[in-house]
Amino acid sequence: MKWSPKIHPKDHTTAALQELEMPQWASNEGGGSEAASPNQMILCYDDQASEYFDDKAEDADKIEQTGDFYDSGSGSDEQVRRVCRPRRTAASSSSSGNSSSGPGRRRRCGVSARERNLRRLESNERERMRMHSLNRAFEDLRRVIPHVKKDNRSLSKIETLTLAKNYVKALTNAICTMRGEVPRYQFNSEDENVEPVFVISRDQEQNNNMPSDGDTEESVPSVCL
DNA sequence: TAGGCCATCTGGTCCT
DNA sequence: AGGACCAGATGGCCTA
Repeated sequence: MKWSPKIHPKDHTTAALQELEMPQWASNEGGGSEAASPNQMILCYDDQASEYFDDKAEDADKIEQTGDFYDSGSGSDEQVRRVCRPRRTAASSSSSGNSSSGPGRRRRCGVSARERNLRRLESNERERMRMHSLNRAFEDLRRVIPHVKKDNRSLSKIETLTLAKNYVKALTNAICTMRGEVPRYQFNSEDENVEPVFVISRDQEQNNNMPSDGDTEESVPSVCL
């Protein structure tokens, strides 16, 4: 696969969590995401991130005052700076009328900067897991959509979705035709310039990335973008 | 080097 | 209250 998993410079959460002094409540309630995490690979990531978070812990008072997570410039390394880059400002104009902390972002009462930091790291972890599961779903979808690989690379996400949509349409039309009905869908230029093309050749079908491990899929017509 | 695609971080919003 | 979901921002990698 083209976009193989890689050690992302920002993927520092696990190491940072290890560096952080874990509160009791976190180890008891945090629950779910310990083992078999894809982030195990980041354990070998350099320790700049942990240095950063140690700095953050020391700068807890500063964070408390600003309410921000961002680096205040203490990091001298580019990777450190990337971790704590400034964020968009549009959020401040968001229409969350029930903000409990006035014109800034919401602030929990009685929650220390360290605890907020930890919650953010846990939230990042959950978001990563969510995106990983989403990517697994994309991968499953790619496997069940017969297609001809372009340049020996896998389908992008948008290609996968577009192809899936057209495949469903094409199969629906095929069913309609078999029933002697009028095909339900038309593929025209307005339909994102994509038209499904049935691949008749058996050889071509074998070029598709169809599952080869005895899956239940029968030979099905292929569609192209 | 520009553009496409991606992973990740982040804060807001919604839902349970 | 906390987790899920979402979208914006950002930087890395790859290719034309």
